[in-house]
Amino acid sequence: MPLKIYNSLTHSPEEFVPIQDGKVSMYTCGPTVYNYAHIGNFRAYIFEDLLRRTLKYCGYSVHQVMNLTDVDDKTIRDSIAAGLSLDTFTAKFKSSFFEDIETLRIEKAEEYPAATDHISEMIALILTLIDKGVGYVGDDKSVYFAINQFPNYGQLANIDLNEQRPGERVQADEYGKESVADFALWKHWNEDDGDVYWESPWGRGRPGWHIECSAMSMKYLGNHFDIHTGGIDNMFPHHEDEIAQSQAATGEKFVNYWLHCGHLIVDGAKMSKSSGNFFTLRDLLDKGYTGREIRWCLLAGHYRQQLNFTFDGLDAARTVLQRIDDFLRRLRELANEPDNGLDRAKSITAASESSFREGLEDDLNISLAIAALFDCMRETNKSIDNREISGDAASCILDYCRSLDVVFGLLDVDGAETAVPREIQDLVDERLAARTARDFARADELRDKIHAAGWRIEDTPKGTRVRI
RNA sequence: GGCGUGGUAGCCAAGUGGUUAGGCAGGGGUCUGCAAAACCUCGGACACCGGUUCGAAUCCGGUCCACGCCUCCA
Repeated sequence: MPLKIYNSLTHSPEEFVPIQDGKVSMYTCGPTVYNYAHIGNFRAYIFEDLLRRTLKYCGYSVHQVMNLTDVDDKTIRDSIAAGLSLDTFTAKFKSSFFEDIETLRIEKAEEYPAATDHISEMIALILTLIDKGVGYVGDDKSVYFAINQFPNYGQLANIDLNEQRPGERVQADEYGKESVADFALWKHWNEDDGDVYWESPWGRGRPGWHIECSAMSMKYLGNHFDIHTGGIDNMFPHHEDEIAQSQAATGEKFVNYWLHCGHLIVDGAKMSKSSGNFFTLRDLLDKGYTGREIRWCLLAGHYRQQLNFTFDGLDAARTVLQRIDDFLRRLRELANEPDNGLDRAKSITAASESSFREGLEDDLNISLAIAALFDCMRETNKSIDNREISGDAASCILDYCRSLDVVFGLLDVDGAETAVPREIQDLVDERLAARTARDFARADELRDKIHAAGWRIEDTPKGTRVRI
């Protein structure tokens, strides 16, 4: 079965066919580095991670580029407020972004170009657009893109500009436009920009927002590449403008497949600082949740649906991951025992794998993929309870889980055991002695103490097991 | 006003004409000294009103509700 993905450009599901056999070129809109990224941002990056991992699972090699927007209104505003140079200010948030994606087990892209390192590419692109008559210098010395010169404008967002209500958020520095719908390619310096500016053929200024993605994606991936992604809110105007700029400049098709993920909401409401439901990744880590638990929550819903993030969901994620960990631990223990039940193991993994693959190939239906994992776990546990699986059969299932984790990035198949501290082990030994002496009151008392210290205890036929 | 999503059990979440989605939580059981873990099992569902059909959560029409975008938000 081929991979099917929903293409926002054609508004329909399509079979994915790369430009170059076996290779995928993909551009993903990255963070604006003016603050710690919030979980809504990470929803998008996790969707992109799922896409990347699914493509790899399907056998493609992936070349992914993610931009870092390190110059815009907000980075300038906040760096000035902080009394720092733009570079110093954004450097901090660039590095925190990389820490955060590591926490969330997001695979790294091949390139992370920063806007400020590509000003000359942007200027060159703007010059081309002016040359071709679609870019013009406005009364305010900024450069704008004339959308009436680009007939296909609005295809992605399915927008007819004549039907649009002009927004109320018109920036003071956008008054130089010929038409209200035109957008800035280059913004002429004004005093709010402080010492942030670059020299250009149009005087001091800085790039518009959209031009960085056009310039950098084409530099690293070519004029025409496979996939471009982002949050649904980027569809208009950002991606629409990228298409207009890029195609007007090159005369070639820009991107074959556009994918957009839905928004994240918190407790059923839009996340906003004023509602008190705004969380960065770091806020959640401070509350004691792990990156893996947060990854589960952000990954578990279909990417095109709005995702409702709740603390109940985080708690459920903890339970689920515990269950998965227990399952994998059980298999690791059994792998050292005599071989038994390899055929059974193979039939379990084959059944699970086919629905796992089928789910992912159907526009990244992660719910089916997760259900396939649980089906495998339930069937395997059942067989283990019946003493039908051990040795090479257990290893076979572990290998299978390793293959699923290429996509999930959640299973600690070879998870290291946490060392049990001396004082806890002493209590466990003491309890064991009490049990042997059938002094269950004393044994239970000791178990309570061990629980209170944050450790769990399980009596199995092979002895007592202790863990966090 | 334009464009677009969605409403599935206590909660999360697939499914788009017929055949168990899955998970968390809850009830009952097996196992265990008791637990834990695991397994078995149970209940509980398709926003509302019509229509099409042998059959509708799924298709059609209408209603209600929620949400997103409409110029620098993932």
